[in-house]
Amino acid sequence: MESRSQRPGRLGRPRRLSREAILSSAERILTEEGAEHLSMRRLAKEMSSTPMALYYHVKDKDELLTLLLDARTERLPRTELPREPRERLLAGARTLHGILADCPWAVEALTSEDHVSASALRIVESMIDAAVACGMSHEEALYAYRVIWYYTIGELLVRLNRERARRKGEDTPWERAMLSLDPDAFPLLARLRDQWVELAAGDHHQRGLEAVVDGLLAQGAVCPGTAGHP
Amino acid sequence: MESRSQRPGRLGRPRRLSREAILSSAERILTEEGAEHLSMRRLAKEMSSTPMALYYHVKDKDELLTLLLDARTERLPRTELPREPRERLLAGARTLHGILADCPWAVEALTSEDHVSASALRIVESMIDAAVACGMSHEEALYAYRVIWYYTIGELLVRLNRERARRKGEDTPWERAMLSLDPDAFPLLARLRDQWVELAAGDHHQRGLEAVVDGLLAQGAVCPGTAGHP
DNA sequence: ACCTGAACACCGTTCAAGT
DNA sequence: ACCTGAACACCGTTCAAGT
Repeated sequence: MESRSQRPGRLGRPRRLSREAILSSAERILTEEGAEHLSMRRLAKEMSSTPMALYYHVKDKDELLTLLLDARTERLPRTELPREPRERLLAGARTLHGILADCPWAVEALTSEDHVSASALRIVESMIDAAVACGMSHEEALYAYRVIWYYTIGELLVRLNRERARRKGEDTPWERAMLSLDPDAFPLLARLRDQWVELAAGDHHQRGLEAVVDGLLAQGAVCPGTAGHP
Repeated sequence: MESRSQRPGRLGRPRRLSREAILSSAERILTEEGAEHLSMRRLAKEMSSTPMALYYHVKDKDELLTLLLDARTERLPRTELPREPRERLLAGARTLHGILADCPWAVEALTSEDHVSASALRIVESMIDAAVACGMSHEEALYAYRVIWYYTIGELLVRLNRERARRKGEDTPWERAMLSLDPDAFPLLARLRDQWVELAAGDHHQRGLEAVVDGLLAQGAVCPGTAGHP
């Protein structure tokens, strides 16, 4: 609604592009067409500009992705953390997972170039804090965070691929493999084919997360939720 | 050692390329330069041929990658499976992880195009079988496999990125973020920085795997290693 | 200050033609 | 049967120039 681009004023011609405009166009491409379609050239065309115009506003594609991820994370509703440490640990993991599940392109960015935003660090800090509150040593808490992160990013990756395949109207290769199974070579898998497909379609992140967290807590041989901070 | 390429015989000129030759050249690029350098054009240059010559021997790049992954998996030493079901589950997960850790480019292939080879299915079958032998229902066993897979692929992905960064002589973005932490905003992380870096350098796959598996077993509320097959 | 055009060094793949 | 050349439709990015 700013009229700056309508009434140029005296400081040169109106800017046609801006960081904000670029970011929101990029976000549109990401959500509507998927990360594999976001390119500098495509983005420029979208804004009826040239690829190189973008480089005036943004260092390179990497910076663009970082900015996009940061923007998403910053927009997060700040929910209150549960008091019980195990719950707090779970909550952190859920939040992390939620942000990324909601913008799957970020998973690619996170795993290929691995941008880190301050907002993400906030969550990590709180998870490690919760792990310590569960009675873990510092080393154990850091390690526990990593295990949870592996699980999280793995789940997201598989989820992302499933969605990509869906968008293309294909089955995922696993599904294809399951469908053409030799029942002699793989009796169990052949028998469980339908259950497999059903399970693959559902969302079991939460359930698995609890298994992972409880496994970690049990490994530390601590009774979850007993200790406060040192 | 076949002299076919030396003595053409009567059936046209000697073939300069072959599937095998292509595969082994590709493998060389993958291991020496990393997956990001394997392209049809690069591969052709490597073999002093043209990109299109490759397409005579191989349908497309996707097929090439599938062939490469299959070859690796087939070459696996067939180890004997432990009798104890929990150990068998762990062994399957370790094997899966081992194959992929040993050829990190496959992780990308698995997560982007997700090729499935029969050898991989063999391992999956044996893991689900082991889970059932642990006393899980079929549904629980399938779900357990998935959780383990998420953990595995997540760990591999992070590992892959670390190695890529190392190859480029860079720090990973997480390391960079940890180094420039604001100790007021993130007191715990700032304090644990050195431990973090140390932990990140180590290999904790095994330890985490046990936590994950035991968490899953506990969730099923079964005493691991009690039941045989139904 | 903001943007353009041409260029560089890449991709995977198709198609018609050569030997 | 096996391979080549030219072409198509893409990438990200640099650099010098335009207004």
